[in-house]
Amino acid sequence: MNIASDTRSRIIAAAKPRFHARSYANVGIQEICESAGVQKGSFYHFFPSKRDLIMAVIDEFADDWANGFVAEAFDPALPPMERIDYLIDAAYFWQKSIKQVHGRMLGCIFGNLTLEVSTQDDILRAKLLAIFTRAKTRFKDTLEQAVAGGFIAPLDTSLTAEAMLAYLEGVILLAKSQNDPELLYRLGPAIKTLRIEKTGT
Amino acid sequence: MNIASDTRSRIIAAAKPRFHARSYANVGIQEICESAGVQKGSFYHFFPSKRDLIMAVIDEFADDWANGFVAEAFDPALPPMERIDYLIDAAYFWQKSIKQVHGRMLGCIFGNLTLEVSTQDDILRAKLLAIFTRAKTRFKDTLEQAVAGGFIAPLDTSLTAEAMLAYLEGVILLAKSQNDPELLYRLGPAIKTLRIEKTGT
DNA sequence: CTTGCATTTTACCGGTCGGTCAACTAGCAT
DNA sequence: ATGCTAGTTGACCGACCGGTAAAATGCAAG
Repeated sequence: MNIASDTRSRIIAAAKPRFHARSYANVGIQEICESAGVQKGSFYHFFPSKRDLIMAVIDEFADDWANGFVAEAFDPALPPMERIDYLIDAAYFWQKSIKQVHGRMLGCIFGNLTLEVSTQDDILRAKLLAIFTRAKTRFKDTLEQAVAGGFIAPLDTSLTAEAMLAYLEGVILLAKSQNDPELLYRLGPAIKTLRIEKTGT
Repeated sequence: MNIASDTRSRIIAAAKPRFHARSYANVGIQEICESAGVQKGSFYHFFPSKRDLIMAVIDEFADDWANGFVAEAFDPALPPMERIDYLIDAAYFWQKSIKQVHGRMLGCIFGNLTLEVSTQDDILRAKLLAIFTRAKTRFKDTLEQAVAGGFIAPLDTSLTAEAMLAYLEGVILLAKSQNDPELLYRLGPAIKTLRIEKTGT
């Protein structure tokens, strides 16, 4: 309740880069505590379990993402389809800068965690799903405005938005397998070629 | 050297579904040994390390995949673009049947492992990368034949093949986050809308 | 029958895992 | 001053981790 419970945020700050760079199972509480200069008992004062920590970490990443270049990319002032270009660009530069600092492409922590834990923990899966759903909505809104403004031919905005999100995650996955963010640069722009037509009567 | 070293294959058979359903870090040697009815010392007679086991498991999955419906899908007798439809269909039905049996969408083990280990183990990453590269080549060959046969307009077959592979992995990832293979059915066919134009003179 | 090798068994290693507990400290309100 | 509470400490839990070593088997070739 004092200056923002320093300990708690130091724990999260120590956990974030580790979970991003490795995996949920491979990062232990002990290591996090040591790096944060916190005792284990103190850790469990703030987080009932490891799962609660990763939840908090996911939330922080989601906030970073939403308030960072995603907010810029989905700027209503930009023509709709340019926002998508902007987002791809931003993802590319982000991964590239991480690689420069860290030596490796770390990819998307939401994708990473999804494939690792979603068969083992439905609560975590639900949390990650909610984040993807929000991201999809961003795409969908953008597509709707693009259609309304006559920038693109009408299509199923909901499904196409989902397809675009899937494509982005897939490109990041493949880039990670090559440890090379440049793949994002080469494949990214093709996201705009994805189209799912409206079905219906 | 006798009847195909029963023990070794029983270990792999026990390991496969576990690594597919959970994660590399979350499945222990001990559990695999118990399930295979093998002593730990015996395990280490056949596999120098856990990493060697996962390598063998990856190889077996790759074989299953290559000799299973992928071989059917990329049947040269089919019109090129239909092969891609066929592949998506096959992936859909496969994930669906797994979910019926197992209760969960397990996704693609190559994608799962890539996101989990590729920042931590370059040898595993290289192995997984090789599998993706082979898959990409299948797409590329198919696209080349589609272009040659006039089924589609010319494009950059190499990049488009990579984009298609990325899209497939991304759709599987998103489907796993929803624990719902139906997403593959809805989004899969849009893979054919992906296009990356040839650059250059 | 014996040698030699592949295989298997069993016990064991140090280390780490996520998590618990009781004692203690500090600050604040009554 | 007292009591309450949030926070902290450090020792501890049983279970499991990946991996090792040595002795005991089974079996086949000489």
